[in-house]
Amino acid sequence: MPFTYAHARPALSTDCVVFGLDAEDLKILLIKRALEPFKGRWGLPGGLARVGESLEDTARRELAEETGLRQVFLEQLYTFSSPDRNPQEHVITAAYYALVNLSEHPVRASTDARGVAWFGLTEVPRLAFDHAKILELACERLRGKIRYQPIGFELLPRKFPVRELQRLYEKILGRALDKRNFRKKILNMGILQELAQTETDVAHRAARLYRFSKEKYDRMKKQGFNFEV
Amino acid sequence: MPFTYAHARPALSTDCVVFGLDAEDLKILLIKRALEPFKGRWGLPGGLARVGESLEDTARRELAEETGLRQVFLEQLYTFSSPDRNPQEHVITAAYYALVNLSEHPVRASTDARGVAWFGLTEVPRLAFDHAKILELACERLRGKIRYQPIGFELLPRKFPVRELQRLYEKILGRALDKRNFRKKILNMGILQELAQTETDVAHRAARLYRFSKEKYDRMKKQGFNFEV
DNA sequence: ACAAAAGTGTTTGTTGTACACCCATGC
DNA sequence: GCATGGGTGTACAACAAACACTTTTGT
Repeated sequence: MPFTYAHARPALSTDCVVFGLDAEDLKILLIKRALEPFKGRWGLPGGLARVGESLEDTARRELAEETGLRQVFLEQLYTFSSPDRNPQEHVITAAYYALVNLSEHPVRASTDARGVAWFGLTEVPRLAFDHAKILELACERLRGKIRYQPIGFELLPRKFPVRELQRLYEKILGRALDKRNFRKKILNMGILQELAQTETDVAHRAARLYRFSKEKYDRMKKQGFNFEV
Repeated sequence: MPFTYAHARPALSTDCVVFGLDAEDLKILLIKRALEPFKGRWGLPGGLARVGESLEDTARRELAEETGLRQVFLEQLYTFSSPDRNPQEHVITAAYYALVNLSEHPVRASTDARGVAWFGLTEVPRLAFDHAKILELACERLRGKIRYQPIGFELLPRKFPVRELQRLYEKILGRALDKRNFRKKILNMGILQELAQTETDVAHRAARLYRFSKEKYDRMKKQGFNFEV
């Protein structure tokens, strides 16, 4: 069923950089391309935009289809439009980035014919298209944004010890943080809810668990508070 | 000359929020629409993307065609893709924002049949499409970005007195700044080059002129300096 | 009892903020 | 000589950074 227009139109797609934090490292999710161009190479999950669908919906649909991930934090990154970014034709792509916590969002088994796998940021293979550039920008954006917006919590389970939050910031910012100063700062913000629970199944003293409280955060923000790490 | 594709494609356009600073206020540039939809209403300059052209090039081309502006600071803002943002069909638009200094970039006379005019941010008329939303986001972005990136200089002539820079920040941030603290901070950064010249044609004591030095800024940045106002 | 991580305060330096007067110039 | 804006320094408060030991708990 062909579609005809008065003027030539570039194709439009979405691509998504999915960040996840596991016990070792900050990772990203890649899929092995089943089709040309770049067949067999790893790349970002994504696909063609449809008429009548917002780009965010496209990104979510493709993410669900290709990786099984649903209901994740998703934000627009940048739209890449260089005419030669795709060797076959001019494809413009709206790039998004997603933050997921691996414990609550299991990804479709990587034994899938397509191939889906997590890669540490230092172990990323050669990527298809300009996906390396997209990834680069996503990392930059994450580094920048995590410091003044409370989005880091999206990478953690709902209940977490302060240590895990600190580890997250250290991984993303790429440097060690002082434990006492970090605790002082983050706990004094008044955006974490202290829970009665503590960690379980841990060898040695269990840490208290906290929950990010969006309600508290919204209330503080209304009073002129600015999140900053 | 019609173009046919296997799958339906949304149309793709660019729109541009052009900021300029004049003696009174921070203003934006609008054009009066000559065609349906929203014929006769004011809107952002922009137009359809072409195959083989990057979106930034599209934005620049349309800006030159519609307003006469060339070689301005231009940066991508966000891509708006809601299916109902255009009543005729699904048109996705990559929004950009531009910063120009009015003294060095005269705009095509507003007597042009099309109508091109500057509006203070409090005097913006009802806009076509979702352009009010785009404008809103552009203002937010500008407010945020101007504080940690040296882009404000784009709104000033190459040579300017410190007072003008301060006025710019006050207009954009929407609050008064302390003169002594502002001077201290901005001059101590070491990114402004002090010129031998002073203002001319000014009633009363002439202020010293400065120039933003990208070279100095780049050098400082390499040494870990972070611009912040 | 030992290993491992949790939890906790103080000191010091740096940075932001508030604030008022004299000076140079054009009219 | 007066009106207008240019240019300057200091004191105080708030925040960031550095730093080490005791407590709890599981093995």
